[in-house]
Amino acid sequence: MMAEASLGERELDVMAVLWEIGSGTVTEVKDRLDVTLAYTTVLTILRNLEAKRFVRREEEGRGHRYFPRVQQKAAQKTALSRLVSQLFNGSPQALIAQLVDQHDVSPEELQRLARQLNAGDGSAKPSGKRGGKERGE
Amino acid sequence: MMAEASLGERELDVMAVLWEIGSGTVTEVKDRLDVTLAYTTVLTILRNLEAKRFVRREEEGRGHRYFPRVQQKAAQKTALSRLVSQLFNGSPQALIAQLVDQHDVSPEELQRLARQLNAGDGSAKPSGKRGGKERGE
DNA sequence: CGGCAGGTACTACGTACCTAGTAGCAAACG
DNA sequence: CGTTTGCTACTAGGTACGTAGTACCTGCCG
Repeated sequence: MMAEASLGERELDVMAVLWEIGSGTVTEVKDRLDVTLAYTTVLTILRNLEAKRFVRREEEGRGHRYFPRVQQKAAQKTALSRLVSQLFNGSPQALIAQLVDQHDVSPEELQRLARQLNAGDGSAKPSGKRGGKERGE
Repeated sequence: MMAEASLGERELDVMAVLWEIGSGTVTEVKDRLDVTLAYTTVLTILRNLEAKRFVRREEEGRGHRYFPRVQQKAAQKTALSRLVSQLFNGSPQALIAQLVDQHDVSPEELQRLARQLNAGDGSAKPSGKRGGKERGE
């Protein structure tokens, strides 16, 4: 049952925080969230995510530290595939065109990006500050 | 309240059909869906979409014909924005890089697409002449 | 030692989405 | 005409998600 449980809005928000900071306690996550949520709400979301195996936790002090168990990349892939097939008629090119069209990316930037990916590939992300990838078991 | 009601999975499936064929009756939609659903289920989904103003309907014979009321483009935009901000740290470039990375688009194809978009603009807005690119949004 | 601070587990409620059945109406058919 | 057929309106139960409260536990501070 439920092969690929997908994440809800808030669940994704929480995952985003964990991906960003690597791991965190309930309070840490809560503080980094853009939206304001009750401590217990964040806790509940984390527990749900744990139940769905998207995060795991380890005891730390008298509380717990939560770790992402699924890599952001995997989630990106799932979400992208879904988006492409459901909203872009299976055409990733259409998606890119739309990004340009709605001014999220300028044509020049796309050109540059294309050259860059063509050349060295190597996932270089502007604004990226991470260098290692964490393992997910 | 409900500001921007978003579409669920099946609702999106149904919208996709309508966008594809322009408009349709319940049966037409049902038949085009990949998944098998009861007639009444499709009807219910359409009624819900109507309630949320994503579609409208007109009488036709003794039944109704449903029309998308929201353009696919708008839905694409909403979904893309969400995806970018939630899963790609606000970087559309990262999204594109990921598409290439997971082989949805080859680097060459991206290059070609970039050139094409650079040259002809390529968007579906034939409301003016191109030539330069206008700045500002 | 007694209470506060921080943390968790359990419980709960509302909304949304998915799925579909049943009843009833109106047109078509024989 | 009466029956069949197509379609809709109403109803309904299940699951998931969002949000948060309350009860309870356990160190730590005077």
